[in-house]
Amino acid sequence: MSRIQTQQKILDAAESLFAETGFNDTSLRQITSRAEVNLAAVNYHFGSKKALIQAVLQRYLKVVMPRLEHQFEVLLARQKPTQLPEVLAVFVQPLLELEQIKRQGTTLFLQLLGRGYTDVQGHLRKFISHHYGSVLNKFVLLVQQSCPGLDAAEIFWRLHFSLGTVVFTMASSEALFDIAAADYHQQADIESVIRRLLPYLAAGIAAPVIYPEQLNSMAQAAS
Amino acid sequence: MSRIQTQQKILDAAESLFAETGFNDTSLRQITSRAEVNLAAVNYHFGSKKALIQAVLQRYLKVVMPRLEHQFEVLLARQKPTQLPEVLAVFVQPLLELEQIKRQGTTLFLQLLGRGYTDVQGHLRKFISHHYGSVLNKFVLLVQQSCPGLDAAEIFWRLHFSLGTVVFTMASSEALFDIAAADYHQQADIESVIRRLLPYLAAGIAAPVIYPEQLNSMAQAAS
DNA sequence: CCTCATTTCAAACACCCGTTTGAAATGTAC
DNA sequence: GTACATTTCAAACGGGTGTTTGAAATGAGG
Repeated sequence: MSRIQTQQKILDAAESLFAETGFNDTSLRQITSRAEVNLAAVNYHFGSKKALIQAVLQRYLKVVMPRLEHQFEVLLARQKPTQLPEVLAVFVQPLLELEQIKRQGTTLFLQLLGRGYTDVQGHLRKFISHHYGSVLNKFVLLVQQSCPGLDAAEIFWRLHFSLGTVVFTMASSEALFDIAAADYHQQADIESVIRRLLPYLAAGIAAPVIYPEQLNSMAQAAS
Repeated sequence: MSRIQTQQKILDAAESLFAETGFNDTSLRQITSRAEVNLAAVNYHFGSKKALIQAVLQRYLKVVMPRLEHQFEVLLARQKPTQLPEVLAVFVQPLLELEQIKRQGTTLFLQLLGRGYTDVQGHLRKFISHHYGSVLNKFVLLVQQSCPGLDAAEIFWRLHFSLGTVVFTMASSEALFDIAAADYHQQADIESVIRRLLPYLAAGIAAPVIYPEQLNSMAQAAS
């Protein structure tokens, strides 16, 4: 069998299992079994399990990240700062196009992203900020321009809150889809969730700051 | 050594390791080693690793949940619906009081909550909704009353978005604290993060709904 | 067809896991 | 102080993990 066929089969089996079970809880024997490939093939073709994980993520990142970077550059080249909802909407198209590259591509990628951030703490964060730091910087700059009332630290926290929202929602998206279907008789897909996410995130990021005194008065009023 | 001393030492060691490394990636040997206790002690006193995990979580849940339920009942007994920020502020006091019960109690509990929701998919969700379903129902009811413009399904999704924000932020709080200290010269603690979280969550949950047409026009405008 | 590099394969490696066991130690009541 | 129950302990159990090995099979070029 040709080299690329085996590698492809391993990557396909690995990404689906990683998305379902997480990185640490998926064994190489499960992967090679689903890929119908010998156990040793992973270490022969990729070197190690860690390298396989990176390869699985890179297959999507190398497609999504350049498109995001280009869109961010377009917005940054404008004369006036872009509105926050428009900045966030940049993510929609590139993410949904992953669906064309591969069936369930968007869901798989976002689930993998979620797993990567929650499974092995910090690894994925460092990997992305190291390889795609310029993309992140442009995004943060756009958000800062759209929210002149917020200082850099506040934006840092709110963007991480938003990352948590996305990552957690996608990591547990299957369970959420099931609950939504059972309790609210609505069949949810990845696009409808993205559609629901955007206004939530935009409102959260741009929320007015509440100062400590107000928090205390709120807590007292509730007791 | 008395029974409760050994059990306490195991619970203390387990919860800190669980919070740091997650449930699946923490071994009983690590726990008993940190607790300075024999390996077999966990199975002798708790029965199994799964039962130990539940015991660790229950130590906090049995304190927090009744307090939350009482506060929710007070708000529900009012004549007029409560404002959303006030509903969310209910969580602050009970969570911060965990700090008095045990040093770092609030952080530990929220980290454990995050781990429980992301590590073993669905287990903790079922456990909480089974044992504390009435508390959750009262909270959801209060949110619905405070946001009459949102239907039940929209609120379901937005509350899960918010759960994701909290859980992810707390699971990776150590890393975020470090970054915030290094990049923004601000020492962050759990209370300051909660203070930043509330306005973000309140704005996100109460955000105006955006309909598909607007989303499309937004995406096009950005391209 | 022979040669040589690439790829596959079964088997084994060393290690870590949660759990169990049965004896030794400790605590407790009479 | 003896008798009994509780708790601790070292050791082992069966099973799963990622990785390595060396031989067998398959590929491509002269």
